[in-house]
Amino acid sequence: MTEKQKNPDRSTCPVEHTLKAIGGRWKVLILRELFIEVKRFNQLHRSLRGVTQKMLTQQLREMEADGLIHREVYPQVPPKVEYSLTPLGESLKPILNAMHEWGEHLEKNSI
Amino acid sequence: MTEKQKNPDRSTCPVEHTLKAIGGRWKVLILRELFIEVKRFNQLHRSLRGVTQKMLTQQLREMEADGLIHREVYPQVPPKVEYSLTPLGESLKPILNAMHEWGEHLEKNSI
DNA sequence: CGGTATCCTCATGGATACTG
DNA sequence: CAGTATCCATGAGGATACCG
Repeated sequence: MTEKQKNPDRSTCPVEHTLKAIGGRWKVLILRELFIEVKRFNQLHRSLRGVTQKMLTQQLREMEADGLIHREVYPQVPPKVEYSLTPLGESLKPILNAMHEWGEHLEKNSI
Repeated sequence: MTEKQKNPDRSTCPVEHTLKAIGGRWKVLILRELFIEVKRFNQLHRSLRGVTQKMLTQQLREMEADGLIHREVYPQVPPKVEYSLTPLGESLKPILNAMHEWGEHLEKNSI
């Protein structure tokens, strides 16, 4: 996972790994954007209103380290960086979809 | 959801609701215990090594408020309280299973 | 354009003690 | 047995400014 593991027993259940991988404040939103299409940094920045550059960079780096997304740098001026999903990232799609459905169905009944 | 919503735009995506509902430090572990069988407070406390009473109570209350679990109090001395899954809680099972699989398959390849 | 570098806040979660 | 009540550490996340 991204980093530290202070508690040795923190790695109890695989579900928790998954949760860590997508649990960041912006990660599912980033994934949603990248499910649609490959996007550049500023495209993401504009789509995810409210995110700061620092947070966007941070979450992108963590997801890259976890193997969810691919970062393609085009060596040109001005810089161009494209973010896309790896197969592992793509493989989250059904799970995210299921969570989406569950969340919607939650809104209707309670809240 | 459990409570406050400082950011009005925090409720952007249903996936985030789902994440909030199961994202607590102990929630998926509690769910895992209750998938097995109905359990009493101290049973949960013993199963989830490391959790404090305060945290266990807190997470249980939030999950109850979100309609995931049912709290049955038997009016007797000493007290007896049983926690079980609601249908809504049960409906998380396929999602949690999918997250479990994904997490395992993650461990094998990376980390 | 696509980032770093600092600094700071505050909610999440934990330790400990007490109770009906 | 099944909780409250306090107090406290920490780190995730945010505001702001600057850079190659």
